[in-house]
Amino acid sequence: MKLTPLAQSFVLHFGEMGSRWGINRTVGQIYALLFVSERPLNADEIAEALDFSRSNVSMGLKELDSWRLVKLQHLPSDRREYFSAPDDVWLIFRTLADERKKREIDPTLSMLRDSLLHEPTNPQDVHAQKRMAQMHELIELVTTWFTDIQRLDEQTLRQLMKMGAAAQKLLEFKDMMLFKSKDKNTAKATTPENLIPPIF
Amino acid sequence: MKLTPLAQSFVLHFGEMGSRWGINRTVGQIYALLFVSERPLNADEIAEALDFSRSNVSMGLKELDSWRLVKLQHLPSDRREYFSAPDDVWLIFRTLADERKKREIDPTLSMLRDSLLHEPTNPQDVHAQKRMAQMHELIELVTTWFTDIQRLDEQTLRQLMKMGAAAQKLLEFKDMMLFKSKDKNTAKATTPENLIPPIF
DNA sequence: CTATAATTTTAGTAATTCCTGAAAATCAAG
DNA sequence: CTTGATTTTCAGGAATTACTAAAATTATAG
Repeated sequence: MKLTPLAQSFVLHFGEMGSRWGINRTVGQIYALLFVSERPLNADEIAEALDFSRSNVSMGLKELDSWRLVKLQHLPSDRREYFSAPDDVWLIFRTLADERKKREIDPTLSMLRDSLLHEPTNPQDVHAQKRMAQMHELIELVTTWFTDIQRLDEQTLRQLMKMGAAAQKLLEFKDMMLFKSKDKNTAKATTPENLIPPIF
Repeated sequence: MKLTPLAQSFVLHFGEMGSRWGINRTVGQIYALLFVSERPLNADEIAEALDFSRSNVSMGLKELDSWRLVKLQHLPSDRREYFSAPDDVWLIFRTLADERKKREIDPTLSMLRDSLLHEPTNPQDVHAQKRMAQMHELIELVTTWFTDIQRLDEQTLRQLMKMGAAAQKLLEFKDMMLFKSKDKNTAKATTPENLIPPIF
């Protein structure tokens, strides 16, 4: 399988980009390839398209799997495993955010909590704990809020973001007038409250 | 200068963590040290505390500077440069977010825009462009929204997050009743609209 | 200016991470 | 079971990144 120049440049970009945060070039390229591919691909096809060794592809897929970023499936009368990226880009975004939180944020929060348990025994530690407490509060605040936001259904989220922060007031106000429940996931398009005409 | 066990564990954690995303161990440790330090430190003190070579510290500080994460200052009658992390953790968070956006998001957005300009010449590219458009829309949406949110003043932001996504409705509604302007930065605590009693 | 303190750059080495081919393990069809 | 197809693991070499000591540069006190 040969890549078109368009796919080529996309794949190469993700390879470079990948190495800018923790992920390596191979993994970035494999994911990019799966993301733009019309159909699921097996490991040999990936290896050929990207010119990596078969074993390298295997390790890359394993890594992507640990991030829950690839779907695995079988085609009828074919023993090989086929891989694809989820269709829903919002789902991909959520998965990525969850996984990064788990790997990058949670361990830090737990270290901070531990550190804050011990009584400081000298002035430096008193100050250090103050700083750690500030950091802990900030991270906790931002991540719980973000997790919360993420729970909203796609439609609401999309609207919310499209309008920008300032315009959130409008949307939220409207929702309130419609007596929607606190958690928007529970308010379906067919529930009666949506039949009340919006006041603006 | 000797680190207390508390500072030690904090610093080591950031070293490990640092390498989990793009930054290296040295840079992570230097930043952690400055973050918990009671006073600004010079390069020699950092080198001694972390047991790195002087030149390694110099490179690390240069890197941190390029992320705009350290403040540089001089002490009276001392030629050496002293470094510190900003006191305000929110400022640190914003700086980090801005810088990561610039380095990790913007180049991708620009690559995607370029890719979408060309007319597709085959069915694979038609599909690939559809996928890239989805990705582009999502990234654009999330980042502009996030940028927007970040512009809110700290107090509002803190409240907003503390209440969680669902409770945002309340706060936003209240603000609306107070006739606050779209951009909350422009509404100061002393402006008349804040004197109107909240309706709940 | 000059001398020297302070910092940065550089060139080479150490350490780590990446990648491959070969071998081992797994799996499913007959 | 056995066989052959497929996938995974592993050991070692290649490539990259991190780190150091020394040299070069910059800055400032006298």
